Amino acid sequence: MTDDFSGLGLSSKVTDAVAAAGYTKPTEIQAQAIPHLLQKKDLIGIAQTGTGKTASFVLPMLTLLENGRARARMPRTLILEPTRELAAQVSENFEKYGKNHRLSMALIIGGVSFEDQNKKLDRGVDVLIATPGRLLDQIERGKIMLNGVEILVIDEADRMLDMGFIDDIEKIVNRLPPRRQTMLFSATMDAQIERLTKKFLKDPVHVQVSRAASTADTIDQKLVKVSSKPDEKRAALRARIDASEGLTNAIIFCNRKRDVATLARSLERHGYSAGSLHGDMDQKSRMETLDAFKTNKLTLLVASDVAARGLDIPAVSHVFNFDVPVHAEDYVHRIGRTGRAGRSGVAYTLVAPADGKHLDAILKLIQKPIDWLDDVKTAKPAASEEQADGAEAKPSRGRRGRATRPPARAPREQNATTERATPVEAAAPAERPAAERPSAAVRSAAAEPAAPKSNSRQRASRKPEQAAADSPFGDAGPIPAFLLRSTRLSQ
DNA sequence: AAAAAAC
Repeated sequence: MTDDFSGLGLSSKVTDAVAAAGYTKPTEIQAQAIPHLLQKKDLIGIAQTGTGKTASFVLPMLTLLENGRARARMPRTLILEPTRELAAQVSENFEKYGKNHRLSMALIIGGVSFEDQNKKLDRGVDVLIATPGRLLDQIERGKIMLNGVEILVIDEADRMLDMGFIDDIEKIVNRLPPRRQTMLFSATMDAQIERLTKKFLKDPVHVQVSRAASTADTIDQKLVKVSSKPDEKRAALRARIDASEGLTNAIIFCNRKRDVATLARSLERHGYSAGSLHGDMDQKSRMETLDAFKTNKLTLLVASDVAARGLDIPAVSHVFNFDVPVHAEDYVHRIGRTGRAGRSGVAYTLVAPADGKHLDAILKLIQKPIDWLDDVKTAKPAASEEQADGAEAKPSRGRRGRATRPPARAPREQNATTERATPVEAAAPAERPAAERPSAAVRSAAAEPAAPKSNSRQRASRKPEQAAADSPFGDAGPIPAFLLRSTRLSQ
């Protein structure tokens, strides 16, 4: 294995762009996969988010694409993604690492107008990144012919199967020439994926970098007992948020889309900086919310499982499962949004009495116990600096200038009582100060180091250093201003 | 028992 990019066989245009992006060392999957891919071998990559998976195919593709030219409506390469956000993310990678190339690219996803997509397709594209539905639509309209595709990437294959895309994928792949290079990536490997690879790949190289269904040791996982009553559950969540040390930003997962909207609104009413993300929202709002979250204009992202996998959101400090996921694998993917790239992260899961069965399935899957927060011995987040207990017992007031609500609870030990904390909202949740309070936020972060409370509304305190220090390259990278521009994708 | 993806 090489330990820098120069030994992998990538072209200088690519290695220059990689260097310009600030990366020097390939990740494990990159080091393993890239040499094979440059040899035009088929490849199965078993890797989870955060391993640099995306760059492991983008970089060699860029090198391979340097020979040849695109013809109208006949893309040279095709990348299939399960969600629109993932597709957009991959296109960002092509922009970043392809900046020394003159390659054209089109993003073919639903929810955006056909017009720009069509213009680009007519001119011919080297790289086509698509979600299955819109791609098939465009194929049927005669806008795309796939018989010139040299390279096919099926990304997040397990999720594609989960989402019932298998028929669509088959229809699409059947339109590709048999002589091509195919790569398939999946977080897990099971019989179904195996069957898929037999069907679509020829003599593939296997590359695996992390065990499936494992949870990173860098994630501090905790269970929190809660009532099943919605308002009490929401109060318990707020108490958890307030009690979380070092919370810079967090994703809060709900099982249902309508709960996403409800919870986000509730949090906002209580003065938190929260936005929502789920598949029923129009594409523009989805992209705007995601961008606001990535650029730290939004601290809390309430989301459905659309955000559970693959999404490139660097350095989420906390994940909250407002609901226990019904499918155990979703738990692994959700909490995998934190503790990435060797950093520490915290994942809280709120567990109502009826959730026992699903919880058992999760414990069985991840093969290790998760502590309950009640347990005094383990209740303190291990990920943050061990403070003396005295510091922790400090009252939480004063963390912001003009508080919109009273302290969440009495200044006693913060375990056991919190999840039962009945709503304390003091009847004035609606008085939202019009403007933000960045100064207060900064103050709370900088001048009150002893206060255990993190400020959920803080925004200004973190930024460049996070973006840079994160991401060993690959799935996590500097922030894209790009998602807002849904149409202008080729360079 | 949920979400995602085409118009």
